[in-house]
Amino acid sequence: MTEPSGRRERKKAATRQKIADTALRLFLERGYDAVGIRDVAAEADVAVTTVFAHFASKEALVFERDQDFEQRLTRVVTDRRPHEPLIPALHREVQALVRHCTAEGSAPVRRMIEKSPALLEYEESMGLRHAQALAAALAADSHLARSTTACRATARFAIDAYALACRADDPGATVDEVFRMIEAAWEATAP
Amino acid sequence: MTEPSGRRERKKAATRQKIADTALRLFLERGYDAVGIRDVAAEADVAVTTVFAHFASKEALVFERDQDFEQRLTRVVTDRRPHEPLIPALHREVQALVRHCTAEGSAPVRRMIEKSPALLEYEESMGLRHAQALAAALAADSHLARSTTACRATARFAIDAYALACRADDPGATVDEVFRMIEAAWEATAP
DNA sequence: TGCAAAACAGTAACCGTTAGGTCTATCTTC
DNA sequence: GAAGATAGACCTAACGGTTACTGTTTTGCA
Repeated sequence: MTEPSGRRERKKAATRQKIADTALRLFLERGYDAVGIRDVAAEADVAVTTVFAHFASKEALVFERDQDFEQRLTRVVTDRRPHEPLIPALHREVQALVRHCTAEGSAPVRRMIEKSPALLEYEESMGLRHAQALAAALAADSHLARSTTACRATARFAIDAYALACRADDPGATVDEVFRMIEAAWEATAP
Repeated sequence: MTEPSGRRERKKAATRQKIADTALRLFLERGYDAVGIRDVAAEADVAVTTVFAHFASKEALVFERDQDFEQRLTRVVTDRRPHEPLIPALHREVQALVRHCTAEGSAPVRRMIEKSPALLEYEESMGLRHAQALAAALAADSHLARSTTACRATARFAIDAYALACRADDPGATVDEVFRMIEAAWEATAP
């Protein structure tokens, strides 16, 4: 007995996971719109208020795994070796993120997202938040020496690449093509 | 009497305008979140269902004037003289749209939008629809001869320029700077 | 052991939004 | 003009996501 006393956190995480798993299962079984929050709560055997204690909205239940998305993007910038060129590093990371979201097992989830306007909108608004975080990371990197506007634009362009690729026929080629454009755009802002 | 018989349309338009005006006034007076649809309907002396017969959502009440936004963007492409370069034309139009939305009288509305996450999200999702329309117009222009991906990316970049400029300290300069990047990105896709 | 805080439960309500059915002014056609 | 046909608006009731409020249980810590 007497585990190192993280019981609370473990139980909380377990509850959260149970809710997320139950929700995704029900959504895939019956369709996103056909499943209500009350259904999810009942099936996961928790109160409705508990669901919203863990997730800010119904849509957030679907994108539970993308918490670290933002962190991965900003770390590309902050953890980069000095003098390592920015755009190729960003290109690689976006490529990886796109592969992750168009992977084999993700297909049913993607199909569900693309059938629901609410989920598509939520995904894009997530992207915007990520773009803001990325823009802040770019602006904070003194090696880059670019204007705030250039940083913000580049961040949004990178998210555009991700969003376009996730919906494209050939995601990998789409990322490559858009990043050729981003590379040129970035070069055009050199001081 | 007996106007050329468009009474129905005139009355409908009048109702729509009355709702939009009342809503915007109440929103500005008391704050967007503090005013409910039922308040708007009561003050405009119409039924709640009538509000939703004219506007698809509460947020749409705020952006009533931006119906032609999309049309102006696509017309830049379709109504352009043959051989007139694309990017400068797009640049001019976005500059005009930004001026329109950061004009003197629009300041209180802009402040209200920027205080409400719901309105910001709605504005961005409007932008996405416009980007898709613009992308379609670009792809349809055989003079341009660019890939679908290049068209889609450029369309999103142009909307990014608009969105960034509306929130920037110096909107005009922001549009100019981002369009220098877009010009370079576009050139990089030349066949 | 006892206490404060955190997590969860239960209920009821708020608010945007929609479905259902009705009424009435306007348009069309004769 | 009169007789439908129809669009526009009304009202009521509800649905579904979300939150406030109020307890109750569990956990961590002194």
